[in-house]
Amino acid sequence: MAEVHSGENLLFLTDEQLRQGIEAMFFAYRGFTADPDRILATMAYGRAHHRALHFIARRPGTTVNNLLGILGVTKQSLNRVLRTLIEDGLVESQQGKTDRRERHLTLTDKGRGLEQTLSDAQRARMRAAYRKAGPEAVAGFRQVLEAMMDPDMRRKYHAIREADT
Amino acid sequence: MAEVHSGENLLFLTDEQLRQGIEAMFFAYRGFTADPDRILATMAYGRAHHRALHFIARRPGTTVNNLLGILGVTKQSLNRVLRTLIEDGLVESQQGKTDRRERHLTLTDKGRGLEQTLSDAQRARMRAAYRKAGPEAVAGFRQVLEAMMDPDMRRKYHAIREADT
DNA sequence: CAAGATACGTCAGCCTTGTTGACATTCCAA
DNA sequence: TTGGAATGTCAACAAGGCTGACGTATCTTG
Repeated sequence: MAEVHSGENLLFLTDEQLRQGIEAMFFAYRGFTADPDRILATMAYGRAHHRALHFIARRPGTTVNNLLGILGVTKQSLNRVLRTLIEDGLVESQQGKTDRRERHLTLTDKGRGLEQTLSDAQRARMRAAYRKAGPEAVAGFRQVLEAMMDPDMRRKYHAIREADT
Repeated sequence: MAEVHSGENLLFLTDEQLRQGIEAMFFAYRGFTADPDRILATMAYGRAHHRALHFIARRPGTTVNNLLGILGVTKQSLNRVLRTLIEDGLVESQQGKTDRRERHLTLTDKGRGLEQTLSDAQRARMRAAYRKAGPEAVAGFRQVLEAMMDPDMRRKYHAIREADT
């Protein structure tokens, strides 16, 4: 890693390289969301519903406030999405036992079904990309993405796969 | 690269790894757009205006149709954005000389100014991330992103930095 | 116990940015 | 000369962000 500072290798930091990185993010993100979007378009849901389903699947029993922090939207915005998911029987909201102000969110079987369908599509593309690029590229990919996050989001990114608090 | 197929190394393709990649994309994209978004919020523009400015800056004289293909939105949607940019004197639209149906788009000095401001903010974050991760990670990052694109978008991603047709 | 803080839900209204559909104009090319 | 391509524009609508305000439980703390 010492050669990073040896002049010639700083070519990867030119404005042209950075612009290409920006464009790569733009085009890749389109591909990243394309498959779930196609599926969602056939029903009455959108990307916001997918995001909620994903993180509820990831952390069953998570609270509304927790989800709010992860998604980075207002409670009014999340509530609109959550309400339809609960009405449609995809998500269940249960009052907390220790703190009864909280609502714990879990997926129903139906909810798990849709989440699986969306997740399968998105993971398939991810898997193909990972396989094509190889494990070393994947490691680099993850490093750069993580460095690109706001510190707040980086904490949440790590927290999402830690044991329940 | 032969070790990719040797069993143990396929661990980077587990569902858990893929989910983490998905979440990394989600959180990183937020960081990616955060700085320009903050600037844009202080004026009457949004992310759509930024995208248009970026690609016009990148390819001065590009046609509306060309831009439409790159941005992947409807002409009505792009037109609304473009109209305000032209009215506000950030973008100039010139009738084509060989084909007078076409409109060639270029930035005015004022437009270049705003584009620079937005671009500087976004590149600064990109540069910090690149520097932190190092050149090898950056190469992997680019490889995975490219593999994630739709073939159509991949072509446009490459075409954007080729000589004028 | 009273008062304040917290978690959640909801109403109302606004903005950006995407969509369809319909239609007019201009002008190249067969 | 005529069909089709490129462009522009009007209207209507929807998703999904936002702010502000308010109400109601329910905890927590002085």
